[in-house]
Amino acid sequence: MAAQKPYSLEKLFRALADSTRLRLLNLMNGREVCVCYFVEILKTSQPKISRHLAYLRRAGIVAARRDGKWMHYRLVPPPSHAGGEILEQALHAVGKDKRFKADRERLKLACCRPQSFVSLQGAPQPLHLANSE
Amino acid sequence: MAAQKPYSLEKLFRALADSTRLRLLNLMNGREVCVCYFVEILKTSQPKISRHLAYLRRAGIVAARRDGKWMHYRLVPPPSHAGGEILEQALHAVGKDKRFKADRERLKLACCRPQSFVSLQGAPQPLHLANSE
DNA sequence: CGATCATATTCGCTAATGCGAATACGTTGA
DNA sequence: TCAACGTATTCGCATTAGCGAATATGATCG
Repeated sequence: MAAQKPYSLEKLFRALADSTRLRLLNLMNGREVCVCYFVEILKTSQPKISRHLAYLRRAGIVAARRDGKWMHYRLVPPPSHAGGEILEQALHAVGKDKRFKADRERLKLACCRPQSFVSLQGAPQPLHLANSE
Repeated sequence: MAAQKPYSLEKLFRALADSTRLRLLNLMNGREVCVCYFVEILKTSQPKISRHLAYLRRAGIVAARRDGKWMHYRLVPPPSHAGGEILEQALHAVGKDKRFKADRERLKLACCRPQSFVSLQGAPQPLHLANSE
């Protein structure tokens, strides 16, 4: 059992070191999001989305909730104080970027009019979280 | 030539996703440091240090200055505003960690008494930077 | 010049990562 | 119970990363 505690910030940064994962985290910032929305917004293959969500789950950054056929993902605060600060600040900074803002806009649009997206027929609405970062 | 601009934050996070590189950046935070100090403080092989410094150089996060036989490395502010915020905050959070603090303590010690470290005979003193992060 | 010192790079090698394609799983509803 | 749907996992492959060992480079000094 190799030491894992020290420098575990490294693990957090590795989780952030992928554009798909950054986009997923950006969309989850402040709300719980169904997988079907990720697929629609990112216009990426479903297995790819799912694999990256699994990565984030293993890294302890997100948690999943099953709701019938649908899976909802949300951020979970990192255990260490430093990790929490970094994640919060990183998502805040990322959120200012043009393309990430566009993703959030499209999510908002899809939530308001899911019927206008073929792939979102009957999809559940994302829940806004009380303790949003 | 694939698109590089968007999501280049990904590159920054990848640079931060290694404990050796985090320790190097932590030591460079606020001052310019000679490679020989890195080798002494981190107690790691010189090629390993040099390779990680090259990685950071390629990522545009640090710059090097030659001074005779010695090479000095320093942080350079990322081009994007978001990148700058993230790096600054990340180093700030990292600096609170026990082991990273210990690294900085040992650097301070080595700078005060380089003669007490066999490997630092005649090594140049690190320069403190005016615009420290 | 040649030796020496500080640093950089190259060379295998192994492990981790990311991807598309295919397939498996769990739930719902007929 | 079976089909359809949303999601997860596995497989095979190509790329990248990290390492120790060895070697190369560039500067200084005799």
